[in-house]
Amino acid sequence: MVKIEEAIQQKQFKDPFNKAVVNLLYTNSYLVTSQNALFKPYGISPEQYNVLRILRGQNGVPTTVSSIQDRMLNKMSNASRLVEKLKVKGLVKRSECPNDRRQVDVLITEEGLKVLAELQVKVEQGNRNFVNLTIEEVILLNDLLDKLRG
Amino acid sequence: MVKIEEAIQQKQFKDPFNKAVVNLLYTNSYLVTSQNALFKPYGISPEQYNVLRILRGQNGVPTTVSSIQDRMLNKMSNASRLVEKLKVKGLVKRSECPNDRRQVDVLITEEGLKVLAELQVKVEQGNRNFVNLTIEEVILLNDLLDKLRG
DNA sequence: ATACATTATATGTCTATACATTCAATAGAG
DNA sequence: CTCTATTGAATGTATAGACATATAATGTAT
Repeated sequence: MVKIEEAIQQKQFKDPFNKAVVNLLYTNSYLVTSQNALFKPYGISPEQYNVLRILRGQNGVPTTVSSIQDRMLNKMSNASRLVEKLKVKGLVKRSECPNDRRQVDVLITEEGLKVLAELQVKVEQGNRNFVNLTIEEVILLNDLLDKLRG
Repeated sequence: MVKIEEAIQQKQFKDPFNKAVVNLLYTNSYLVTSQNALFKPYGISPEQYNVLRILRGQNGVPTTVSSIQDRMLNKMSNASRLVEKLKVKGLVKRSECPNDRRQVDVLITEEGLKVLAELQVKVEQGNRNFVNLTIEEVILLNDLLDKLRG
């Protein structure tokens, strides 16, 4: 086990709270790097994958761009541009919302569902491997993270 | 406490391991967004702050770009360009390394030390506030994260 | 000493985050 | 209905992450 102090060669931290922030940023980087290797062969980024998952969760009901935004892991990201990228790849369809012409209905395509299903198997297996904890530890970790954001 | 399921409106996860990965990515976004608000008034990004901290840790001994890279929170980042940004702001100095002219010695300036000291007070206080855990919980979290990366 | 491999850094390009601004459509007040 | 405010989406711009490639300096084999 490589402690955060060794990993980034920092001898000490102000307090365990500041250490935890650095540890979370560093662990995030570890996870993102690990996940990127999985996504690379598919030409889809983790963020685009996440948008596809959100759309599939709708079970065929179209979703607006702002609704996607609300459900993204990174609220500060840009759903509009991610949807555009996915549209170019033929994985989603975009159409003007009839009730409110400001809004845009986004729907995952058959091709999008196919790509998502294939990717999901790899990602879910990968994620299990990246997290080197017991089931008890990982449940505890989830509780701590939920509380942390308090 | 807002559980991750509510936060991103996802009803369930494949297993606690996959939930933990999503929870970590989401919590990272929460922390980065919180920190950005602190950094904004100083015109320095969290990544640039981190490079300044690494340089100060050298206590006046110059550091090469690759050594900075190794100690960054995000190993895939680009130390060369971050150093260039800091140089433009007058916070670091760059000079050719005499022993090996491929290398570049990087040194934090007086101005860099001053800005860093000022920022650090805010960041350390902020980090304590962002992490809504008891001291026992935060120590446990650090242990879990170190083990997770296994 | 020359040729070739390796190393340190810089640069190019694409994607995404962060955040401000624009623009069209709609809602609401009078 | 008209004027104004608000909303939803798109766009502009800067910074950074991801990764390939370029360039120069150094090391090494012959």
